Formats: sequence, C-alpha cells, structure tokens
Amino acid sequence: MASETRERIIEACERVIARGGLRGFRMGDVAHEAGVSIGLLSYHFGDRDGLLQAALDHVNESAARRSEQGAAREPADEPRPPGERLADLLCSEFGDEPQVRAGSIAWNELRAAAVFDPDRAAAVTRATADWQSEVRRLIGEAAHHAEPDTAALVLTALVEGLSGRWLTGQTTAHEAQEAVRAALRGLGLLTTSL
Amino acid sequence: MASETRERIIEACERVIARGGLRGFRMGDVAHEAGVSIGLLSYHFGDRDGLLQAALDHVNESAARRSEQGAAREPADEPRPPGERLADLLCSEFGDEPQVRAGSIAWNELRAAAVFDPDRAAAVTRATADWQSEVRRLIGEAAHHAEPDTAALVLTALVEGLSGRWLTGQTTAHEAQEAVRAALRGLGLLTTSL
DNA sequence: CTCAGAACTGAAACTATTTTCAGGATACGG
DNA sequence: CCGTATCCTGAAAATAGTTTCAGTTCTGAG
Repeated sequence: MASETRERIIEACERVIARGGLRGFRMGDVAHEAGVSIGLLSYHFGDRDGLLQAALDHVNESAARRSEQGAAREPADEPRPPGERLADLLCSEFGDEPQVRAGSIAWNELRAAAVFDPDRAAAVTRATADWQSEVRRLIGEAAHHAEPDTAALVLTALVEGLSGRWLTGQTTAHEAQEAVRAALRGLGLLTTSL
Repeated sequence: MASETRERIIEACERVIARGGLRGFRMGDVAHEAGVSIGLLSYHFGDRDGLLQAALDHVNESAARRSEQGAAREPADEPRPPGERLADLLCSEFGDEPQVRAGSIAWNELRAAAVFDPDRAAAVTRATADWQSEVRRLIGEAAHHAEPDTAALVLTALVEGLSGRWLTGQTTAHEAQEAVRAALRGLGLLTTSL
C-alpha cells in the first residue's frame, strides 16, 4: 500500500538528514535509502521541498509525542520529585540511541535553517514555546522561583547549546546531562543529594 | 591593488553568509556583491572551498580581535568587577550592530556545519575551548566556585543556545543578555545590585 | 614608450542535482 | 479474466552552480 511506502520514505529522509544534515539531503540518497526509485519521491511529495517539509513535520511530531509521553509516564502512586522530572525532560535531548541522536541532529539543523527561513522559524518558535512552557510548569512545581520564566528560558536555551556541543563531539551525552543538572542545582531546582 | 580587492571579496563573503548562511553561499552572489567577476574568485582563492575557508578564518580573527579589545579596554586604575567583565564577555555575542549579528550568524552556521565535517568541528572545538577557558579564568577571579569548569561550560553553552534563539527571532538581544545575567546571578557570579 | 607580469573578465565546459514523463507493474472491483 | 486506477520505475531534460580558460586591461619597471 502507498501509505507504508510514504512512511518508509519519511524514515529514510530522517536517516539521510541525520547522516548529512539539510545540506546533504539529496533525493537520490533518500530514494536509495528507502529502496524506491527517485521518481516516486516526486509522485508522493511533489518536489524536494515538499519531501523535506514532510520529513521535518514528522520530526516535529515525533519530538512533541516524546515530550508528552515523558509527562504522561509518571505513575500516580509513586510521585517523582518535580526537579527530577525536570531533569529528565531536559536531558531527554541527549542520548546515544540512534533515534535520539537523529532527532537532535534534525532539530539542530532545523534551528540553523530557521535563521534564514521565516516559515521554518515559525515552526521552530511554536515547538520551542511548547517545550519551554512545559519546563516552566515543572519549575513552578519544583520550587518557588523568583523568575520562573527566565529560568525556563535559560534551561531550554542551555539544552540547545549543549546539544550543539554534544553533536560536534565537544562533550559526551553524559557530560551534557551533568551540566544540565549542575545548572538545575544552581537555580535551586534540584537538591544536591544523588 | 590586489589585496584591496581580496579584502573586498572577503567582506562580500561575510555579507552573503549573513544573508543566506553557508547553504546560501554562492560564488555568483559573492562576485556580484563584491562587484567583481566570478573568475576572479578562483584566481585569488582557488575554489569555492578556499574562498569559504578564507571568509571563515576572517570571521574568526575578527571575533578574536574584538574579544581581546574588550579585555584590553579595561583601565588599570578603575578595576571593573570580574563578574561584570564576565557578563560583558558573554553578552558580546548579542547585539544589533550588523557586524556583531553577521559574526554570530557565521558562528551559528559553522557550529551547525561542524556536526557533519570533522575539519570544521576541529576548528570550532579549538576556538570554543579558548573562549571557554577565558570564561573559566574570569570565574576564578569573580568568586570561589565549587565547580568552575562546569560553570564555564554551562555559561558558554547557554550563550550559544541563546544566540540561536536571538537569530531566529525568538528573543531580542536584550532578553538574551538579561538571561545571561540571570544565570550569572544564579551561579553566584554576579551580585544582584544593578 | 614598451614590455612583462599581475589582475581581471565572462562565456563555455563541466558537474551535481532535481524535475519530468512515457510507460511498466500491480491491485482490485466487476 | 478484463479494465482501469494507482503505484512505481528510470532515463532524459532541465536547472543550478562551479571551474576553467582564452583573452583583455591594468600597472610599474626599465
């Protein structure tokens, strides 16, 4: 059926982006990766832009789903401290599983492309605002903070910066996570005890 | 003279990069922007890669020069608090002057490209390490901090993340600077008094 | 002035990639 | 089966961009 093939193509797009970024996003590579002909890409998605758009939308959705999942996964009978949940949410960006890494790379590319493309900037802004307000909410639960909005901005921007460090091999995923936790402690949102 | 023309070409490169990123870096655009023929680019810089390399090196040098200037501008008789100098160094990335913005855009692009290009990753890593160790030094001067290395990582990564927010229009330069100062206060490196 | 070498031009050749399209395969209701 | 609508292919055309190069202009020393 066609929808399966579409799906396969979108997944191939994600792998191609993860391997070479938006710059290395070639329809020939996508077709080869998906095991279909190059003509089929146009058939399903119109042109290169349509294909890329579909792939990036999918990345967006996946990220949103993961974020919601994280919030829902909390068992009601064993309440984890909100500071810990905050740390989890923020650190979920880092991790050596291929899917996590591919997602981070795609986001990194999307953010970089958004500088020059208002449409993409709008999409990034919306998704980022959702994420940041979720962080803001957890800050409110974790502690009385004087400037919770600023703290949410600082934490989310920090994660984005650390993501770049990690993806370029300047830090490990673990170091990035430790840095996030250190920042949370600095803001009084995580107790020092391990 | 040739060196003037070279300079003009490099400056044109910076404008082209600021306008369209590394992806939008076209030799035709550079030639048009510099008011020279396309053949001259090859004559002076060999090929596209050589041209791009020269342009990025120039961005690097400019940033380094600006940073040194900032450090040297401190008059010995009126010592500014190290926390303030730290804030200045970190906030110098944000600002609405075209040159500052162009420099930030170039860096943002370079960081994004470094994910897929080991050579660029090495260059970025080196420059980032220098900057971070300067921050680390100022932290040492500003206060006894339990984890100065982690603090330096957090602050520099934060600036990189905020830079992305600013360049995509998600925050203003001023908001980004305020966020940096808030983080510095949280880390006990800047007194609350204004 | 004149010549050599450096700076410079722009069109043509080349390369890489996307888009189109004529047609082949496949699924499926009648 | 048959017809047809959908899915799919891959080669050819179109497009976008870089590199080359034969030739022109400029510059300065002799």
